[in-house]
Amino acid sequence: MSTRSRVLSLSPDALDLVADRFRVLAEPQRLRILQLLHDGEKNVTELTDSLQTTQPNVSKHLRMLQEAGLVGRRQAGNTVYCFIADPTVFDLCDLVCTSLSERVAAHAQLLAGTGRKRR
Amino acid sequence: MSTRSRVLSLSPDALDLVADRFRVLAEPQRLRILQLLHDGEKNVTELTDSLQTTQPNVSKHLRMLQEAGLVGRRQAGNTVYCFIADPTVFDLCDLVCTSLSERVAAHAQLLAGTGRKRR
DNA sequence: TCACTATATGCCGGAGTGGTAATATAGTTG
DNA sequence: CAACTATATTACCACTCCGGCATATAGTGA
Repeated sequence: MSTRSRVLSLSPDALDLVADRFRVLAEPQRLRILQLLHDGEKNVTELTDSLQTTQPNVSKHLRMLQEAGLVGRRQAGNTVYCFIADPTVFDLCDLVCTSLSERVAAHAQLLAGTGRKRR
Repeated sequence: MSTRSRVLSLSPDALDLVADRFRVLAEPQRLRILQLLHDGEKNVTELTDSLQTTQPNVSKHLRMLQEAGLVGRRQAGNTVYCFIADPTVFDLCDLVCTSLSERVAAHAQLLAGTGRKRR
């Protein structure tokens, strides 16, 4: 049961959920937030300082990440600490990274003319 | 070099590329196309028949998938056959599927009350 | 209570995108 | 050449979403 992909049997409704998750990750700022949270939990102000944007913007991104179940929250007094709730997001990003870098490498091969042309 | 995620060291520009790839996958119709292509190459008309939409719509989705390097094309006479060019997309989808199903299972636990309440 | 801080929410303008219809292009066949 | 098929492109509308601003809410401390 390992070679056959799980996606193949998904209904259209289930595909919507998968697409939703991808959409949450389709934003550089949100990926930055996930990067920052990998080191450990951070509050909204710290995230706002790291990303160079406004605090409401960060709050909005965090909301989407939380609703997607990717990020959790812990409130201590006045400040809200956020943390990674689903570490598989890093696996996702790594897969994309390797895929992208291989793609770039293949292009470089073509440009350099070192690759054997197939057609 | 296996435990540390590759994403952590990505520059903002590189994150844009990662986000772009996620955005390509953030569309149910495109996921459907990838599903259909998993069985083997199909032409645009066949895809249009399977997805219940218009042919220009399919062409546009295919264009994005091709520009992202996820789908390739082979032209035979008048018809264009499309195929999976980057099988890692299925790994991506599978990761999301498992993550989502675990999330759903956790929610079911809470609703069923079988999980020990934490607060 | 008031002032202060931390975070969330609502509104708006601009950019991007999915869907569709109409049209254009390319290839095939006669 | 004309007629037909397969695919791509364009124009347009509706919708979503990101960003910033202003404001609201909540918690703290005096």
